[in-house]
Amino acid sequence: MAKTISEIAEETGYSRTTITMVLSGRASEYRISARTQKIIQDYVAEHGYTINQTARNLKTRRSHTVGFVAPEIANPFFARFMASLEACCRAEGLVLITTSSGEDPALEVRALQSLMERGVDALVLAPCAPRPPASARKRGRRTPMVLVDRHYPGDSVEAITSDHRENARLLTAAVMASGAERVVFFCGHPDNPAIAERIAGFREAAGDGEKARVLTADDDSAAAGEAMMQALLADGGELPSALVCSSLLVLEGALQCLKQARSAVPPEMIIATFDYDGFLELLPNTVIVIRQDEAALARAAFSSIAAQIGGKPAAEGTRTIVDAELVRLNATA
Amino acid sequence: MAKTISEIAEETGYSRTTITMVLSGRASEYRISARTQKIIQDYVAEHGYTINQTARNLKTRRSHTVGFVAPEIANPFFARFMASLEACCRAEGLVLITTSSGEDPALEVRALQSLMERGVDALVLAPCAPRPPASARKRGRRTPMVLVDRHYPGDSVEAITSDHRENARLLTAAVMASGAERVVFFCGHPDNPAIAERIAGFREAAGDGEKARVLTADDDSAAAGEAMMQALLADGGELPSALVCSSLLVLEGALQCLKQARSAVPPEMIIATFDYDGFLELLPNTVIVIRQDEAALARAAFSSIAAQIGGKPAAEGTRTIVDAELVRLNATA
DNA sequence: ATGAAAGCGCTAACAA
DNA sequence: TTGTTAGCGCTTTCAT
Repeated sequence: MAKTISEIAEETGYSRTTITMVLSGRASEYRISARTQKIIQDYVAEHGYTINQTARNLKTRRSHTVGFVAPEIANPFFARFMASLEACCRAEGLVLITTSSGEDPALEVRALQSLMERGVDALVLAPCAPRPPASARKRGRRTPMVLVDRHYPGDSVEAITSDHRENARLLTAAVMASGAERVVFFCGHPDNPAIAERIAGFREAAGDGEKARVLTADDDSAAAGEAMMQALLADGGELPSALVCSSLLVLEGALQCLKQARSAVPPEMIIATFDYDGFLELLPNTVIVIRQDEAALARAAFSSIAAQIGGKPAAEGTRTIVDAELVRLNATA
Repeated sequence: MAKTISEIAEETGYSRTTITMVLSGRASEYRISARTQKIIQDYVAEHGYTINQTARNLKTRRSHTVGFVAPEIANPFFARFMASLEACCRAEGLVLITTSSGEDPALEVRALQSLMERGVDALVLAPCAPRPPASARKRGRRTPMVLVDRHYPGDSVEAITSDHRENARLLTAAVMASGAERVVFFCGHPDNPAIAERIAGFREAAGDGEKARVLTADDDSAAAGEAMMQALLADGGELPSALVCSSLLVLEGALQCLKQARSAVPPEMIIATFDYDGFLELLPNTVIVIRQDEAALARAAFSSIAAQIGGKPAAEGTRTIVDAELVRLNATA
């Protein structure tokens, strides 16, 4: 921690104020003489100085810090989102503090609590459970906050999400337009509102007859994908002509299971999923993907909290939709 | 922020000390009467209290915070490492603050600086450039630190890494044992010491004759993989019997390029790479992978900083090796 | 069993 | 042009 302002003041013979002013770059504003500035600069160049942000934060009640609580940072979607959000923050001199809840509501609460105790200027949350109504939360200056990706009905905080329902509808429609007759949708974690919306969208496009089945699992993982595929295979009968998955993890598990059971993924099966992975391009199958725009989501989330930090009253219950892209790989194959 | 300790003291009629004691769970230790405790507990239950960690940190000179600077958090290896490290931290009541440098040395310096200003108790760094020698850094109580994944020669800080050279040797040997005759190694970013070591290991196993070529690119990206594949194809001649890549991104780019050029990745080509991705299992090719143990790396890094925080003098220049796993996919295919 | 008081390092209004 | 001063909210030693 090198020297403190007091020490520098002591040792150069100037007052703390003077030192503060030149170190914070407001020397001219306070008309510190060039000579004084130089003396102080030189002293610092020699002895070093790292500001103690803790003390500064305590005094100014700003931490120049934004908290982000992700359900699972190992999920590439959130990793990319985090990278974009961090870039937004850095551009404004803010530091992003990322934490993950592991999809555990109790951990989510603890993470939020911990970030607030540390005085973050704003919070970005991808919730894994509905939050208690505002009235139940303790009063006091509430920290600016924005929800991303997921939105539980009734939450009054602004949410930035993709239109999961519409995207699922488009994806499913594209699958059917490619000639699929029997379509199966594998869903991890249907309690998650994003997933629930995807199911709704799937139903809109595919109907709910015999030829459009939805299988669900308790969580969003490769194991869940495997389990659903096993259930499907156990049913006997022929494979569907298209497989739609709610996430890359589920897809991965499902395809691995299929490969084990049938020695290969049938190349004529249409594969559809949310989120992009480069290796999908290598499959011989037609692959259709909804690719969310993590950078745009991050920008939207950031501009919301920036506005709130700037004093703009939070837009209660607003929901902002960010467009996603429908990508078709191997369309020519 | 609800109430402060002073306010609670004021409004309940007790002193700040008493409030502190019961709120920090040391009531019995200080023999606060049960009645007093109850009164205070009730008051807090009704009005709420969130401790101001900023003030606490300032006083105690501990932030219960660990900083992690990753080169690129969107890289799944670092994302998984971060998730594991966070779990270690949480178990000890520490909060992990993750930041990324984007492989930019200037950003790395800024990130470290910013974390130190914020008073993190320790730093975990995956460096993207050699750091200035300790003597050049400003004196003062140095923050406990550990390097991960990469280690620039001459750095005196403890490093936790895989044995990149040996792993590359094993990987290459496994490839050759599978019958590959002509082997090509695509490398992103050879300035990175981890990559340089991998090249050395490759050479050990494959020699440096005509049949063992190394191509390099300036960065670690899919674009780099594509460029190297294009260069290889432009050379004419037949494809190598095995392709080794320094990272998943490079592999992805290389294979996509190959697919474009030859309509498909030749299924008899052996593919080898570092780091695992579930979709690799779906390729018809024999795929051999070095799978690093992110959780073990995280545990080792954490135990090092925990020891340093606990006052153990840093083990100068120590290098700790964490075993990786050689995985062969589709060996039967 | 409880309280008083000093002070962590910094900022900023006000004085000089 | 520079200095004085009063805290920010908390912990902790020492009194009572």
